[in-house]
Amino acid sequence: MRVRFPPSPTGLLHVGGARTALYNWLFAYGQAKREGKPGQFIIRIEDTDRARYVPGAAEALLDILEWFGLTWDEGPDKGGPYGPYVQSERIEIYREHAEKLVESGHAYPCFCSPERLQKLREEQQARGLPPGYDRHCRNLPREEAAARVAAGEPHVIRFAMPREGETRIYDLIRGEIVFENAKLEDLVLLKSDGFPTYHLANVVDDHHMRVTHIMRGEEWIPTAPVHAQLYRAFGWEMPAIAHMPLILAPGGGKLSKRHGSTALEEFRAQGYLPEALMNYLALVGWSLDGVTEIFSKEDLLKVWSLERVSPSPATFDYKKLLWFNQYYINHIISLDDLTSRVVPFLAREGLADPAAADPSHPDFPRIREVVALFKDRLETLAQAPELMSYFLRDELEPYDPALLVPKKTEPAAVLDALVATLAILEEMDVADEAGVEARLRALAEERGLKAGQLFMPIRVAITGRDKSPGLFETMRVIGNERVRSRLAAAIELLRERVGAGIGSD
RNA sequence: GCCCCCAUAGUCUAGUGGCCUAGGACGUCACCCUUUCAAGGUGAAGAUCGCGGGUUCGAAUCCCGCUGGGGGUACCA
Repeated sequence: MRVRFPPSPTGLLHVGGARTALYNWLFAYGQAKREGKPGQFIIRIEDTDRARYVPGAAEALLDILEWFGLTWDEGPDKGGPYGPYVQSERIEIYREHAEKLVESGHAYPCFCSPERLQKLREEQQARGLPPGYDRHCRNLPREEAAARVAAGEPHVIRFAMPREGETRIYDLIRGEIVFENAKLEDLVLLKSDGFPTYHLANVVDDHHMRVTHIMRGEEWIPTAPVHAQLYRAFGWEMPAIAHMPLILAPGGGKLSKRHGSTALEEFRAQGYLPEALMNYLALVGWSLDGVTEIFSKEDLLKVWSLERVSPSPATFDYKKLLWFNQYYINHIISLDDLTSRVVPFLAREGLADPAAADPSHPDFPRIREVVALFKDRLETLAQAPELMSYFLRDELEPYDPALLVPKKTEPAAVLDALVATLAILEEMDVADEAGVEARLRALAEERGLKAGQLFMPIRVAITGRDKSPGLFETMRVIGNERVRSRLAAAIELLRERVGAGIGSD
């Protein structure tokens, strides 16, 4: 079984496209192989729209697909027996095929100008008629049409759709869909610039590339009957076809920047793990049993099947994606792996050497120690620099001294307690977590403070924040020297406030 | 307007005629744990299975209509 993913290099890869690619990939490498059939996945670049072409987009598409975790047998970067896999390099093939259809009477040259078509549409709309080409040139005598083409008159090639009867499409996930031919249009097959439209190129390529199953987005359903008629006109067997449900934006309608990120590149930059994204995306429109939620790529290959893809559109849920990401960080990937993945994000903020992503790098163990404290606190990799900066820099960022004094606590009492804490820590090694904890709990008791009333000021003093990992592990990782100097600095800050008579509140 | 697709809680879904007093997950709320934040644990609220007709002894599950949502209607894919 051969499937394909044919992106158009007009921009970044969307989550919808990514899911379609994933499902095709799972069909070829999972389901097909389980059924004992060979499965191949091919990538084809559909760059037939010169106006929307974005240089570099094709390369970016392949790059992000690889990041996502997909692989392919044939494609523009690796060739294959049915190449080239870039449509702009196949124009000659499309032209020949269009000519064949003209000869067999299945297509015809159309000389209508864009202006005439525009006017036609406006008139139809004004009169409340369905807009569409009026098949003006379909009735031109063949000799006249041929002569005008020979004379070099600008034209397109249109498909001559049957005017009567109906076309039935058997969609693998929706069943039979019936279209009345009379309601379908004579679509353009070859544009006046000589490039094919999607309809021609797609059909010709799928046939010549031996594609057996077409799995594409639901937005293509309306053109499926035209494609079916094209296969018939060529005398080819049409591949099996399935239309994947659309992924909608939270408010309804198409997913767009307005709602948040939509491109895989954005999720990558925000520190989403490809594994988490794949797991989430697999579950938008597909489920195994309604209960199992965590699927590795290998799991999906074992259990995913087209039959269980839902026909109904789904809303993209950013919160659930975030949950998956956090779950993978917290519970699925190893500490070493997480450390390696976090380093590039730290490096971007100057908090680590980019080379430290390698476990053999001398900085790796130190960074891993910090990352360990955040393994169940990180939602995305991109949060790492902000969360971990006070471990990785010697200097603390300036903080509000008011944070040092918890509610319902006297600033003077806090000051005394911190002075005592510093005295204690000058005698102890923070590596002795349990010992430090026992000693400081005793101190709190001596001073008549609740543990939190002592621990929070210490936390703020050594981190500059009122949120951090456990206090004693935090001290251990920050180290004796920095803990002491930060405590001393906090004491100075507090002295100023107490001296100025500023109370807590 | 016309054509087409879809329809179980805010969201993703399980369910294919009786096992459903509709299951799971995200989110929300509460409690437990607790030095903060997380993670973890326990529990709760939340669905007249879009509405109305049928079919059937029996329907979330089958049929029809309606409504709602979505897609298409380009020399874009």
